[in-house]
Amino acid sequence: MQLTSEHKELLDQAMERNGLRATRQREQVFSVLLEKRDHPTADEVFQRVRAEMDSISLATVYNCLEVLVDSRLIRQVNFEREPTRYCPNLTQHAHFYCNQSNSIIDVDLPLDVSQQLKALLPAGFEVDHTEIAFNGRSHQQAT
Amino acid sequence: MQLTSEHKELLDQAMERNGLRATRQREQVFSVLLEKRDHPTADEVFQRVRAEMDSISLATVYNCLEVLVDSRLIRQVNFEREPTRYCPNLTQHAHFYCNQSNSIIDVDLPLDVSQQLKALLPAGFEVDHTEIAFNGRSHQQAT
DNA sequence: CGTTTAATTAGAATAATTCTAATTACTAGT
DNA sequence: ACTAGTAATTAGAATTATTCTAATTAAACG
Repeated sequence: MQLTSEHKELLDQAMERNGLRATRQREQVFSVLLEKRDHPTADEVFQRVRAEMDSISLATVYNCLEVLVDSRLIRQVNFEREPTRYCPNLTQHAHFYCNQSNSIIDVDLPLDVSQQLKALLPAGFEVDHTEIAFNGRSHQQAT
Repeated sequence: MQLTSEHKELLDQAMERNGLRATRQREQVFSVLLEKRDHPTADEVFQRVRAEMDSISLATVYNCLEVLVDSRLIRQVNFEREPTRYCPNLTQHAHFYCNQSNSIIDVDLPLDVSQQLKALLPAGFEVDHTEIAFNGRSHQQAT
């Protein structure tokens, strides 16, 4: 799969901004995440990228994912001690982890709710990031 | 340090309830967590318990912590890929992870806020547990 | 007391991730 | 195009938190 020109542009700009290069590997990794929006682990990303680029190494996948996270093109999702998962949804959202299907579902998070949460903090606390994770069962389809 | 009779009672009952034994090791691990409420890792718990019971093994500490978590006497706190930390605060609360001091601070979570969060979920989602983690800097004292 | 079952122990094994050192690919400047 | 310089990739080793295994010890109960 190819990146759409829109996403290619996004990647190029982000790399440029950070003095990095938009390599084939980084394009592929980004592309794979955009294509199937299901919160894959690094290893799953590795499998998928390898289908199109069989010379890529796992270390490179880790490197690409790190670069994409640092340049804010994707997000990292940690759940308990499970392998880190990656997600291209950059909108404010929480995660629901379904014990039944072992999948992660994005849950939209209204701005006022996230502001209300930050308001719980005493003065002098500066928040970089808020992570909300639900854990349970759902009778919905995972996305 | 010794468990207060109140906490000893709590442990005994929880063990009884689950068909487990309130061993010296489990008492010590529980006691160490209640004593200094600073979210230690398994290894830190191990160091502290060893000061009073030098025969204890790390595997036992892991086992005790697991038992205490499963019987809901303590909570497990995961932050990113860092080692799991443990906390005896059973009230509804969120965690603030301070990048500066590398410490975790409990943040009280009013019931209405946590209910509001659950209300974000579509029908058919049953929540077992909600985890809220802030990440940033604070100019406060860690607890 | 002796038997049964659970818990502890030391150390090996595992699994995700990071590191290392060597190679390859870009990018500019000529 | 050519080359120097830098960045990225690669394979595999190393790391680290945690779990597993098999043997030993301790507790509970008749």
